[in-house]
Amino acid sequence: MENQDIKKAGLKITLPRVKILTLLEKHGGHLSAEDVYKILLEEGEEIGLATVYRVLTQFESAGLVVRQNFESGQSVFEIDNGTHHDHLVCLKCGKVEEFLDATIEKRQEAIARQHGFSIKDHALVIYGYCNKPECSAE
Amino acid sequence: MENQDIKKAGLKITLPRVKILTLLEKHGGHLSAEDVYKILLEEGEEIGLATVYRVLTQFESAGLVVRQNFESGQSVFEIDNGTHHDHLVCLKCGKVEEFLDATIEKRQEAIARQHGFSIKDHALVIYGYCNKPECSAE
DNA sequence: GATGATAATGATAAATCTTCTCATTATCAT
DNA sequence: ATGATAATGAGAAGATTTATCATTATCATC
Ligand SMILES: [Zn+2]
Ligand SMILES: [Zn+2]
Ligand SMILES: [Zn+2]
Ligand SMILES: [Zn+2]
Repeated sequence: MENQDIKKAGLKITLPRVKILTLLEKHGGHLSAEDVYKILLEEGEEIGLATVYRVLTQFESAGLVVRQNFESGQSVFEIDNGTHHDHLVCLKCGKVEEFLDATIEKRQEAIARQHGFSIKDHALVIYGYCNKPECSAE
Repeated sequence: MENQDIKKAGLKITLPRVKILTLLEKHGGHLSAEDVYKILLEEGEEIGLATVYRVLTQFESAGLVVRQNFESGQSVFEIDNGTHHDHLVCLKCGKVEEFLDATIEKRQEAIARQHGFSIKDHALVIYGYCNKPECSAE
């Protein structure tokens, strides 16, 4: 029940917040603020773009969603299900796939240690062309 | 000699291009377009911000520089010396360190293959706090 | 259920980063 | 030196995101 998640985050349960969180949960994908705004408008919801940006940032701070900065220029958001993962992005169709590699995760810790960094976060994005016919032909 | 690099890229040798490439070479760091613009102005050069953006993009296409998209929001550029590397970024002071880990590079190839992606590029950025006293205290 | 303190919303303006436009200027092959 | 062509730079415009603020909604308390 997403309403409890919103309340736990110290935020009041409002229609925009419930709508945005529900959309992210049911969609499952990696959506930009503009995506969320447009989808909600298409579904007949009345919502302001500023609210979408504001709420997504609040959800990020509250740990409900994770922000990803792909090289597209705009941030995309996904539900934070607690398990970190990294991304593969198709440069042609924009498809996003997720992966988690224990070896890479471990090596990063070691590298940070070697450089005297206390690691806080990381972002690994592999760009390429997916195996769809219209994409694989480079 | 950077003039030859510019010529090889099919670009005319102009003052702005030489100034920008020289600056990136002597500075060595990871500079945003705005950084480059400000530094050149401080050095007394007459240059337009649009030119800096234009030239950096051309240099990127020509393989003279590499663009990095850290989560700061603005792209930063560095000379492409031919050897790929990834980055550690201090969230406090902005210090950037570079690393290259053969294990991670190899694993990425395998992951892309598993997912049917033909890998074109990747970006790995580790965010944390460096070991400077004013940064290490989280 | 009504009240009111407080927080949230949404329209709009503004900030930020980047690209586009176009008249002027510079480059370079001849 | 000349001229075709490319490059520059000032400013407008585009794209994404954040700030402002009057209006509205939430929710603890009555
Ligand atoms: Zn694809
Ligand atoms: Zn994801
Ligand atoms: Zn630091
Ligand atoms: Zn670097």
